[in-house]
Amino acid sequence: MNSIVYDLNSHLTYRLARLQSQLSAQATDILKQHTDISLSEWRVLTILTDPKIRFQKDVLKAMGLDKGQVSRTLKRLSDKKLAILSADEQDQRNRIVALTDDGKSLVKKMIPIMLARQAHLQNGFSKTELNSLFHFIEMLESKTGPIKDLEST
Amino acid sequence: MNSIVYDLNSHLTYRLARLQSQLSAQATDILKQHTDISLSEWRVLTILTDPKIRFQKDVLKAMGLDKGQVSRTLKRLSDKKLAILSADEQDQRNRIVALTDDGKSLVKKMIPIMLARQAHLQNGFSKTELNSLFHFIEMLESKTGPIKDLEST
DNA sequence: GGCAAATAGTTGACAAGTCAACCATATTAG
DNA sequence: CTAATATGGTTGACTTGTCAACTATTTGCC
Repeated sequence: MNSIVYDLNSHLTYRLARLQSQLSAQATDILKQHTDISLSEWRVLTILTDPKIRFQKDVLKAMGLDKGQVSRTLKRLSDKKLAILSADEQDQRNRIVALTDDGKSLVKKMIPIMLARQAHLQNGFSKTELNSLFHFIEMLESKTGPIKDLEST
Repeated sequence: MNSIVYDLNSHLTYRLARLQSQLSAQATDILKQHTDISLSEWRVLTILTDPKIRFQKDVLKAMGLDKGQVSRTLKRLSDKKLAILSADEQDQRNRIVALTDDGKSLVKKMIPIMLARQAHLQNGFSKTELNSLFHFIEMLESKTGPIKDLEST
């Protein structure tokens, strides 16, 4: 009796957390082998390839990251001459963000590598399975808000 | 031309990362509403309910966390009187870890809440779907090691 | 027995993520 | 016009995560 064993391994959120930390370590390693940018820097760089992204606020919305995190990441990218930040004459609050040529060529160089990794990870999954996996992720994401009535057990 | 748009949203790893950060924020919120422990403290507490876990090293193996992180988390739990650390006379290197009564009752109090959350998240998934989701997670986890031949594109 | 290697844990340094206060500029409502 | 509000961004403080160096035991080998 008194056996309050709580099996973490059968918990979806715990398993996802563990998976995620392994995946991000893997991505970080790959980036380190080829460049000197971090994973979050890489993600911002790739966002910047989208022509719809013109201002810093667009990066923010597209990625759902923290304001401050975006601000500092862009600053680092700018220090590394991979991105350039400039003022918007129309609205002085906005900062225009863009890849430099260096930034573009780094992205171009890394894309095949990162795509190969995605392919490696998805290898063994059928098209249908992948679709349902994405579907699961969406379902879960839709439930990540605050929860009411948790204690009405 | 020159359109190197790289759609992050279709990337499994990016989607998982985003999902994960939302899930862990949700868990942290729930814990904060009821206790003053962090998510990693909660995870260690639950691990300690397993009678097979006797030493600090067992926690380490069971969770795949960083050594230092485990060491500090246990120290915090011990400061909060939720866990107790003691010496192993047989092998002085080992630290015996166990829940205190306070720790046990905290876990007992929180388990229904955390289980209700898992249920909330899994709501809408059939048994079969859940199984395949766990299967996907396992498949992916088996591919999180170093990758050879990434550049042979 | 004594020395190298392995194991368990601690600690410090540093990177990344989170939160909130703050500043500057624009918008809007009276 | 101007005062309140909203928006975009920066910064500092704090927490969490990651890595590596280090100490203390124990084990295994000669």
